[in-house]
Amino acid sequence: MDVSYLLDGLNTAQRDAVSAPAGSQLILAGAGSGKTRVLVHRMAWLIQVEQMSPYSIMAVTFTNKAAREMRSRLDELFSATKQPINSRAMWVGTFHGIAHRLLKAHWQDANLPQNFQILDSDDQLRLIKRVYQALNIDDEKWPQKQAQYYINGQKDEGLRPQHIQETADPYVRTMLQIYRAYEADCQRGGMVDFAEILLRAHELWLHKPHILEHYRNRFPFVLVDEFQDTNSVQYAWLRMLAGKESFVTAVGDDDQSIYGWRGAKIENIQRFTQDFSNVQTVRLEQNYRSTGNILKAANGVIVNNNGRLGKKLWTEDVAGELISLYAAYNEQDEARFIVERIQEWVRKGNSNNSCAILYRSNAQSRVLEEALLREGIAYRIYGGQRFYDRIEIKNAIAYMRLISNCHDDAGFERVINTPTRGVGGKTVDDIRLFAREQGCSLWHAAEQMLANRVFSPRAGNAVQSFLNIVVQLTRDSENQALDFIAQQVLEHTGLLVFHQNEKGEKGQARGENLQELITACRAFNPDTNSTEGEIENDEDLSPLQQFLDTAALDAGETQADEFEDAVQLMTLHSAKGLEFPLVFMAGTEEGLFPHKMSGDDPERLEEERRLCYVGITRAMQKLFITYAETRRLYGNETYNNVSRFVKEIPSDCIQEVRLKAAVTRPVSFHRKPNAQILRKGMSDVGEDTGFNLGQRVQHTVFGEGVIVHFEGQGPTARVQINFKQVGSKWLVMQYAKLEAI
DNA sequence: CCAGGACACGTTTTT
DNA sequence: CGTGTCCTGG
Repeated sequence: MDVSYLLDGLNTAQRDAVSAPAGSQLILAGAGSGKTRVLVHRMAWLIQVEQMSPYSIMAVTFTNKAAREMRSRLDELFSATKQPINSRAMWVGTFHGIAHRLLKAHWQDANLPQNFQILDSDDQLRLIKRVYQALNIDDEKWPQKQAQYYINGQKDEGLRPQHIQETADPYVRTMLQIYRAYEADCQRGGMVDFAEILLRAHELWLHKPHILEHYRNRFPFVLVDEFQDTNSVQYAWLRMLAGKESFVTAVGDDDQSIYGWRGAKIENIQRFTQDFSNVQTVRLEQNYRSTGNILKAANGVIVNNNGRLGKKLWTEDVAGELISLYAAYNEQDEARFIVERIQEWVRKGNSNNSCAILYRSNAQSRVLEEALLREGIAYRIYGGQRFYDRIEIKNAIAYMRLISNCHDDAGFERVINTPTRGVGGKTVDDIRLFAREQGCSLWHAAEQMLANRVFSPRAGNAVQSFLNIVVQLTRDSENQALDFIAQQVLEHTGLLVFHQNEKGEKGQARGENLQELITACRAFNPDTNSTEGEIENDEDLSPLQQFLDTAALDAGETQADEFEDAVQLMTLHSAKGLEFPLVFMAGTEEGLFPHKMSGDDPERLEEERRLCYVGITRAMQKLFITYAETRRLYGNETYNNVSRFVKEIPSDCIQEVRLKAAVTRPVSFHRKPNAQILRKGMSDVGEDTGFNLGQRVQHTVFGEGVIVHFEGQGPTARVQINFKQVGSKWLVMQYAKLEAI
């Protein structure tokens, strides 16, 4: 059989990885080294050459996006080469998606109700709030967010309350008490949070060896993407699945491990070769993305980390342009500089969406947005609220959850008074109390209380009308198409009108989103995944239930405007895996990046450095690094040094755009307490300067130029001028001796 | 129910 | 400083 198509166009290391004899592999894939391609070709190789059935291959990712990408690349490969294979035959999914599937198939063995519900972090926090009420715990003293963090952290480590050592420490005692009660509530209500899905899937195998055995036999090959991001439970789960017989292909990059703070264990990738037998290690170091200078900079930074598995990116590409470093006067100036560079870039015929502005923290985006807005440049911010996280969507989904299962307490609580129908907090409290006493669902409690005429007439009517709506919807939804159900929900609950009537642009946007939900329902295909060789299958799950599960496990991409030609703004974290011809890394200042919260801990500092490495390696052609010498943060001015990471970049691949010596600016400047304009940062006219924006001026030394910006007032007022000869400069009005032309 | 004021908070985020 | 949340008074 001719399988050359699987190796054609691959470099030596990639071929080694793809064509390795059956066994476990550690593929250390540097940024831009063709990782996904190798993964996909390896899977095809296993099928074509090793004669593995597609049914015996599992591929695990972290995000739904990555899973979809893998699926589509597989199908692309198969269809281009006319292989009669469909990616649907394989188990390709996220850790959570696959674990959820296991729990669905083995709900009894996992000690769950068949229709168990998934709690997102929002639902989880609400539940924790209820636990606080029940246990009468002071949320001033023990913030609920902290309890949430604690519970998830323990679960990520595979720890149940009974595994945790009881101590005298009041913090641990309190958290443990909350954890116990929370867990009991979840179990009673048939609810699982995200961490629980993984933990319980692990325990399922731990406690039911025959089930584990089945999956071990079924999946002799498991491939894992972004291995450096696995947490303890995920690692344990993989080890258990692999056993002694199966092979695991772990693909990852220790240098891009940036999620330690949420439980990812970089050690996992380092331990892999010891814990799995006969591991072949392949390094993918040839980079197909960036110019030589960009890679040189990236290598120069990351080499300062200890304990790396070791990898050095190289390219056949040209050295390319030098990296530009700009020392901005403040964050306004930084934003302005970036916007001007983008305008130049676009003027040369490039598109907006080939540019990305990366920053360490979301707070930085505002100033950048303002600058882009001012110049009328379209932009898109990544990682905002996602589709299924929106309040209006969650409300609609809550009704759908109640249709699917009226004992869904999280859904019940969310919409019993949405749209408002006169069920007040007191009434809900009463229902909650009754349910707790009876150990029943809120729905059941409400029914009982109505039958016993516990409510005041008014509250009773309101509750009854809520129950009626859900009952009616449930009846109307039987055997109906998903989009029809959604439509019914929006109409009969009054949700659509309710949200549309919200004031401002909000109403319109929310209405549109709800319409979008109907579209999503129409487009939804119930999982027709092959069930060959499975102990049980999920054919008996209603499309509604399947949709709800999908919605819970896939927050939905920020769909709108995806194809608009807009400059991309995002944090360094969300930039991982992406690439852009032109990249700006903004705010590279000590205290901000590396962030002061990570400053003193060497481990966290290394993670910040990896983040910097990720940032640099996003750039394909040109990278600008900027920092602000003065930055207004939380209302007060901070003076920062350039980030240590910038200093780690080899000096021969970076150039300063504007030499500090060429800049005139006050050594110290005193803020006038009442200078509103000054605090705002800038104005359109030069107030009392006698000059206007856009005015042409003459300077005794620099010659002719145009005023592009003002800042401040009175004697300390500064002005930015684009000089014909010497370019852009900041000058202090007082000393500049400008003449209008 | 809602507006408006007091108040807390301020790294990164997927599932 | 700007934002989001909580609470109170109308």
